[in-house]
Amino acid sequence: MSRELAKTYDPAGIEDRLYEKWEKNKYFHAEVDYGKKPFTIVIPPPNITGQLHMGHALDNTMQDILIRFKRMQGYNALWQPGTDHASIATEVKITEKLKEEGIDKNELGREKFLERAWAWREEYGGRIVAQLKKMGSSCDWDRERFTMDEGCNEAVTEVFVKMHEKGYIYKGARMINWCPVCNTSISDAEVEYEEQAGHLWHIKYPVIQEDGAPSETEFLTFATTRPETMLGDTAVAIHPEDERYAWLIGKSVLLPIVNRVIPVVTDTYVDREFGTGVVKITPAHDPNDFEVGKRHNLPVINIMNDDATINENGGKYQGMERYEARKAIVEELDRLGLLVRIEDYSHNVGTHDRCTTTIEPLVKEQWFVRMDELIQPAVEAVKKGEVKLVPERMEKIYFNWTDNIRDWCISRQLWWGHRIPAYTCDECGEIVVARSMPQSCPKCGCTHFTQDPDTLDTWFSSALWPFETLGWPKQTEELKYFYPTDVLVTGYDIIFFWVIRMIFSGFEHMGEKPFHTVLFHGLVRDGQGRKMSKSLGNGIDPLEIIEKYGADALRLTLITGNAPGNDMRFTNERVESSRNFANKVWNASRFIMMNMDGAEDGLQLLQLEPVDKWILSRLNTLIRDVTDNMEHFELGIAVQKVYDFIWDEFCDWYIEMVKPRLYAEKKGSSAEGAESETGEQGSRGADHMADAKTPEGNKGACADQSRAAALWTLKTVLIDALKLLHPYMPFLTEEIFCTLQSREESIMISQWPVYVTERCFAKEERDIETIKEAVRGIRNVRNEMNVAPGRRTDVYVVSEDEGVLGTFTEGRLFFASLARANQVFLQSDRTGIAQDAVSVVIPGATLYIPFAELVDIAQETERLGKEKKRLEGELARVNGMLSNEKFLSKAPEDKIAAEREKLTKYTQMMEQVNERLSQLS
RNA sequence: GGAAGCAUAGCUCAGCCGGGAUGAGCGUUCGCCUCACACGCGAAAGGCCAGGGGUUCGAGCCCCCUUGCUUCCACCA
Repeated sequence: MSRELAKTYDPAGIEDRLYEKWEKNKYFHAEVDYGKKPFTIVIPPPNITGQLHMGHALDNTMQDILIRFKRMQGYNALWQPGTDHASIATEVKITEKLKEEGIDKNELGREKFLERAWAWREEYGGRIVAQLKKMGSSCDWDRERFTMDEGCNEAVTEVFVKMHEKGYIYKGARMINWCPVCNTSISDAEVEYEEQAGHLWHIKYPVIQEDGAPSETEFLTFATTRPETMLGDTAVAIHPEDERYAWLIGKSVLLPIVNRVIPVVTDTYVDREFGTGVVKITPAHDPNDFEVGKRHNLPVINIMNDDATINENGGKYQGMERYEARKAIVEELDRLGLLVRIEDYSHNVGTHDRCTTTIEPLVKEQWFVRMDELIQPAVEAVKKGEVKLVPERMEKIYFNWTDNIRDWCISRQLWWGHRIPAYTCDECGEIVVARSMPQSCPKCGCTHFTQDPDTLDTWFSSALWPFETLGWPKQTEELKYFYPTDVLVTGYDIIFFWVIRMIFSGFEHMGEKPFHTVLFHGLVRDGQGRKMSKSLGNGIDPLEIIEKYGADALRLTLITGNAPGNDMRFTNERVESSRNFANKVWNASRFIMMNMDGAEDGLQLLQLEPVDKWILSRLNTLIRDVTDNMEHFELGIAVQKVYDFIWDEFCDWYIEMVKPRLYAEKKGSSAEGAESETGEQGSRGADHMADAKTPEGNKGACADQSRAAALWTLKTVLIDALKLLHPYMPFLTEEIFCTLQSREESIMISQWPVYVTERCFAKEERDIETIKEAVRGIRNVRNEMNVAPGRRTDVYVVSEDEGVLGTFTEGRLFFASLARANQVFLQSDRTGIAQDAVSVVIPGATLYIPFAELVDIAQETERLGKEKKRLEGELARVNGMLSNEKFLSKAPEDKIAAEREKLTKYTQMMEQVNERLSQLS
């Protein structure tokens, strides 16, 4: 009938084949189609130098889940993929590789270097894409983009020119962060502060006397963490209201070594409490000093070269590396008797996030984006909820940044990236910003220009990603149809780099938000909660995990037990349990397929038995809950519910419950035997109801029909459960889905299950729950009494409630099987039950299990005593609530009704227990 | 110096609108190779939901304080 499935699920043999099939059939591809609603996600483009790590794995799993979910719901789902040129990261790697080959980047020259970079991109750019495919990512690869492809280049130029025209982009000399190793400026966001142990050097400068000579007795003492910058000092500052130093106002001091006379200025920036209350001012090498310098018109003396060696302004220290110079200068000051003391001091030092080099604040001419106005729509959008951040707390981080926004330094002294479209007139030096090289200078008419050698910050192009990938600046159909996109999935670590910049760019260039929701995830940490890092060597390679356990197991592991924005720990044990779940699904499906024979097709809902309705009803609820959770981005909760349903309710209960019905047919017409055995023997007891409901004749046909109903239900539930699981575990579910139905049509384009009221069966849910409780009670007792699993016993169900007896009559077949019962007797009193039978009390009925050997009455009394105590507790709680007038007057009605129902139930059970106890005494 | 997050079973974590913690996986104990699965089945043990106040008929959940851990932001030389 259907293809055979192997005994154990082997993902390695399946995943690649299915992915090829999906790609070949263009299931990932989305075309503009106004008949369907679009759902769009743009991928956070991975670096071309990158290798898939756990962060990518998590990020892309989440996106794939959402895309697959929406696709199945009937949306025109587009997952727009692409890669990032990652200017500085790539340039650093290539430079390193060149170095290995003994080639100096600068000797090679810009053009040759770029050739190498493109070759690198050719070689490695596809690697990360191949790895994403391994994860099962259903990206529309036909639309793959690259941040430096022709279209993106055009977009970048367009944006630069337009923003320059509007005055948002300007060139100016500002204090910027300089990386002396990468030899480029970097933005504030790229600076990582790190606590470093350092020193606080207390130094004194001689005060200039009235006669213009430096005093030998009067000094001004201050503390600094960077003594070498004194070479560029142009003032010393005190607080205007600091009485200790009032006498110095208007005076000057002598800057030793360089022998420059510098003024004492007053500025409220000075903290009187810190150190001596005096600050040396170096406008060229400290952002605060730069501001002080501006306020007091102080000269800016740059003392450093780009590689952080001292330049010609450092006199005899010229050419010395910055830390060597520090040492030498401190020594000289000491010799001059100007070093007061050295104190240990730990402070925050800015480092470059790429290379960890200590950055050097420098004043340099750079290109900037003015942020104050630009950011406003992005602030408003989040405030108004037009763009939602999930989880909400990310908004605080977001606003913290926007509230303290500073202009964005976008020029980089790098080669790999988008070259700035600014051209300097070779004659008059006029700078022209244009889409292409200007024909003639608007000022002098000269025709020779030199393009600005700098490139743009990588994030300048990434900021345009949601619309440039859809064709902008061309007004494409894609842009009209898919923009704004829907959800952006990313880590909270790039909220400043990327998320905010995309949002303001969307408003500025498209006049609309780029997406309505940002779904954040946390960091994937190692088993001990440490960040995975190359230096620690604790990184876990997703590809190795895929190889060993399968992509589905990896995906499930990354999603379960995790809430949005929270960090998670990754351990192999967790992957193993995911893998085990995959195997469980696999085997349940295998079991169902082994039994299918086609008779189950075309069945009517009304031919189902209560237990079939029970599982359908449970499934129906599951469909509703899971869909709801997924719509609210509660992916971990959703999949946990699917997991529990499949393993617990479907496999451990339902499949076990229907086994007798399936096996009945296997024995051919003698199946009757199995059924009638229980039936007939049961009727020897007080089993009037079972007789009434089981027609004596036509038993074979009845069994066949029952079997078909069970199979139909198994198949129906399995298919829907597979669909709910598919976004999380695409490969496994696809393989089973196709095999099960002997067809190639993919589950990924099947319809997402929908909640229907026709499949709510409240009564059946309650009834089956009663039987489950009975089974659990019996298993418990048997375990406690060490009854061998193979040993069958009689079971008596005693109840005065005909409804309860009816439930057991209908479920007799599977109840007998699950309770390991020889015969099941249903009756309204204790007639014929041995005095020393073991009893189990469930709501509405007492079960008796007679054993051949004598049961220890004392032990049995004790066991019932425990049950009594438990019930007493429950009753105390319920009674407490129900006797509380305030509860009765203020609690919602259904809550009160529920508690009343519990009271009835527990009271009844208590009576049963007491009755049994009295029988034993 | 600001701000956020976390603290629930031995471990790692869920717990969505405030309504009995029958929480999950792993681990532990006991019994089972029961004809889908030992990557399994059944049963069990294990929790004053960090501490202290408050709001409420009712708090793991809301408010305040305290403690411990983690992270982000910030120019204190």
